Amino acid sequence: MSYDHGSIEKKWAKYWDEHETFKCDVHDFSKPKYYALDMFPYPSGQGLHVGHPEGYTATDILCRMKRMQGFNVLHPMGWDAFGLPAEQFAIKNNEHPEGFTRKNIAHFKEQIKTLGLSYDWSKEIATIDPSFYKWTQWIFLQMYKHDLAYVDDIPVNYCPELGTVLANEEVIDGKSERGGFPVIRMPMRQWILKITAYADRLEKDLEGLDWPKSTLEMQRNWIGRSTGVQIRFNIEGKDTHFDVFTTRVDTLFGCTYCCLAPEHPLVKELVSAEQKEAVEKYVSDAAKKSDLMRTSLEKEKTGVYLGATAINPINGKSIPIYVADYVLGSYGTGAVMAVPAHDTRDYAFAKKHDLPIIQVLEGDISNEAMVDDAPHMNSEFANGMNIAEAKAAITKKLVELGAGKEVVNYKLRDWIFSRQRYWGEPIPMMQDKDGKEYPIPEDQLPLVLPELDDYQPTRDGKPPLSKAPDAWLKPTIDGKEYLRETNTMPQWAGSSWYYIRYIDPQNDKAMADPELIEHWLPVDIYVGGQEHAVLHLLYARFWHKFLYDIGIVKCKEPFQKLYHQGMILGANGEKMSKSRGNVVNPDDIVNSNGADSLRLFEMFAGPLNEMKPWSTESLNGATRFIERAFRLVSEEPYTKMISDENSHELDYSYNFLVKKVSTDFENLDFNTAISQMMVFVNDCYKAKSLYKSYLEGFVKLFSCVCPFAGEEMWSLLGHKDSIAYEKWPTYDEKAITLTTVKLAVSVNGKMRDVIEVSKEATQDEVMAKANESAKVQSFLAGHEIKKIIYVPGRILNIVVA
RNA sequence: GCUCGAGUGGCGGAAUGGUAGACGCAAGGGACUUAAAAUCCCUCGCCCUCAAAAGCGUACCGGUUCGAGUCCGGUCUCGAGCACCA
Repeated sequence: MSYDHGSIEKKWAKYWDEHETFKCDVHDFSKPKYYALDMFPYPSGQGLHVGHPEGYTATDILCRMKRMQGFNVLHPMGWDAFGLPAEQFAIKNNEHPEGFTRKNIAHFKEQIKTLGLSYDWSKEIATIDPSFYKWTQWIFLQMYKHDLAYVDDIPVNYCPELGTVLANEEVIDGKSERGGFPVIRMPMRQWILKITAYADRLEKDLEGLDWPKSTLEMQRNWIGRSTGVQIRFNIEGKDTHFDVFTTRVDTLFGCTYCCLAPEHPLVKELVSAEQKEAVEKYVSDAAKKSDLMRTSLEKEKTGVYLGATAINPINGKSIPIYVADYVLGSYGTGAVMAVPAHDTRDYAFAKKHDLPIIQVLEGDISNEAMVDDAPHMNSEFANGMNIAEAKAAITKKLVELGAGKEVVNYKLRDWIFSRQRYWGEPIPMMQDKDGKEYPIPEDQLPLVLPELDDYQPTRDGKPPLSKAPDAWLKPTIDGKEYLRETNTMPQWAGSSWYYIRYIDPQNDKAMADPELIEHWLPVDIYVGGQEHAVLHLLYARFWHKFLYDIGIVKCKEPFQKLYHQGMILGANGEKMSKSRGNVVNPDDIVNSNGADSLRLFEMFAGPLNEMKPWSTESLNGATRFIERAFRLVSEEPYTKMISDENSHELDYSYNFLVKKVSTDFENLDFNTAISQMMVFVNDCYKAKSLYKSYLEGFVKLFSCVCPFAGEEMWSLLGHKDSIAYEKWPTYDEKAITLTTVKLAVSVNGKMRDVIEVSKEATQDEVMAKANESAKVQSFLAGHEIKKIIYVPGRILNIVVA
């Protein structure tokens, strides 16, 4: 009987569906819980690509193992379904985006269902369901009530092409992350979430997470914590001052001027009559500059003298004040002390504007700023000190003078949370006639998106919802008329808490039952692409911490263990794309080779977290292995060799297999686990008899990677029920502990021969045996033995003169 | 520029500081077959060989060690992220 993947896969997919094999009873606390989460997909019109099954298969393998190990496994799937493509489709076709989105979801689901993934579909959610986004809105209201949501008129990144505002995080090199359209700065009323209030905890709690190092690093860099000193500079001849922030307070004696950001409130106040015109022009030009222009002029350090001077508090020296757009209004205090000798930016600015440079650390500053550690000079009491000592001494002095204090600054900015779009969760707020903000009453949630005649934003950037019918737009509550908020939430909103909803998706009284939340969180393993290493994960952690503060969740972090699957590249090693013509469609592979082959190939191709090129030859190799394993239980002579008696010839191979696969799966080292399965199957082919219990154990391990073939093999071995909840195989440590070992013998570190000795052999015994080896002898002859290194079971190294 | 990660056969990749190249792909050979495919078995880093032995080999240079793909210092290349953050 040959292996027919088509009929076998259909048969078992149907079986699992009908038997609800993977339905998780979340109320069953009798078993330990295991919550495995995939980053839910955006259901695009293109359908699934071969990258999706990679991460999904990884978590699926873990889930299948955990079920057999007696865990109660929650393994859900859902849809991150708000998003721009559906909105653009709606605008183009003047059709509601929901229909388009639902169609895509149906297609995705159908595709995913062919892959043998053990999802509990009764937990399925979609962020666009009002029953889901009711709670997205509810969380927003709680944030508003805790002063974490506010409106402000701020210069934002407005993208005329998309007709919307983008978060800083969505702007890359002055262009929109999605579409790559130009972005300009312009003031607009926006809802903002105060994520900066959580900056310290978002940073600190990274410690202790089982996450990839690089992702932790990216989060840290994004939060950008830095400790330094805030120094007060008094203005000469005026009863006012400004503060600067510096991480290099040790260089304070080398400060030869100060710079304010163009946005700094003191600029207008301090500017002299002579400089007024030049400064005003500079400031208004800077305001118009988009981020793109600011960065494209990177090397050019422009600025204008303000016509005012400040006093350096450490030595009383008078220094000029400039306004310059290399100083950011949004970081620190929006003002810096400039030390040209030891800061590259200040150096460039000082050279250009002919400002004095005072060296305060020893070293060469003739061509560029000297930023390394060195003894200080020209720094009075700090002379001779290194950076750390000088920092401490100067900070102490500033504190005594009342002119400085240690502070912590973060790069992280507040989260611009509103979008001028239709296809997002309506922000559950409204204004009265005086423009005062009111949250909508919680009992009116969800605030459902109204149908519109057209989904285009207005020309001046007003959201599509401003065209909603009055019945929606102008509600009357308790006799008072309001105007609804017409901004919607960004796509990040739903994904910031969806993992909580999976636990209890039908609940209409709460996000989820509190008892269930406490039991099931945190998520045990979260797998998804590294493209979400910063934004999604940071936002979700922020919301989680807020929910922790208001008592909804009981753990401080949502995702204990995180893993990123690497990209599947085209066969030519380049990223898959239509234009390169190297796209592989998973449907085609499921048809030609079967889902098991696709799963096996993707797991075997290399380490999960690394990029791997597609290879049709390797895919065929995967299929060949499945058939080879299948043959053992389906074809003569192998089936005739299966016995209830153990001939012991596979004892080592089998027990080692179980041990290796168990630990490798746990570590997500699927490629090496699979190679060990191949070794076992090769050993089976060489064996004279096949112990049935070993074959069964193998099939259990194998079924995690190739569930369809695994189920079929299990039934061929005479079992009626699904393999999914069979007991995970155990191994006998004694069977893999050998009494004799093949010991490598080297002379002067070079391997010369291998001898077989008892594991506990003494050095003398081993040396005697080694001396019998002609090969070893030929390297020892005529040399004096100087030293012998013997590591039992590992190596014998003879050092000769 | 800064921060992380990675460089191993023809290819994808294995290797707690201890026999480099497991496993797979590709290639070659054999068995089976009228034949082919499929299957099963064998070979497969380079160099030199009929063969064996020796020699050379984990991007490059150096170091530590009895012993380095693995640890340390430096260089180069590639990938990812950040980017005037004071």
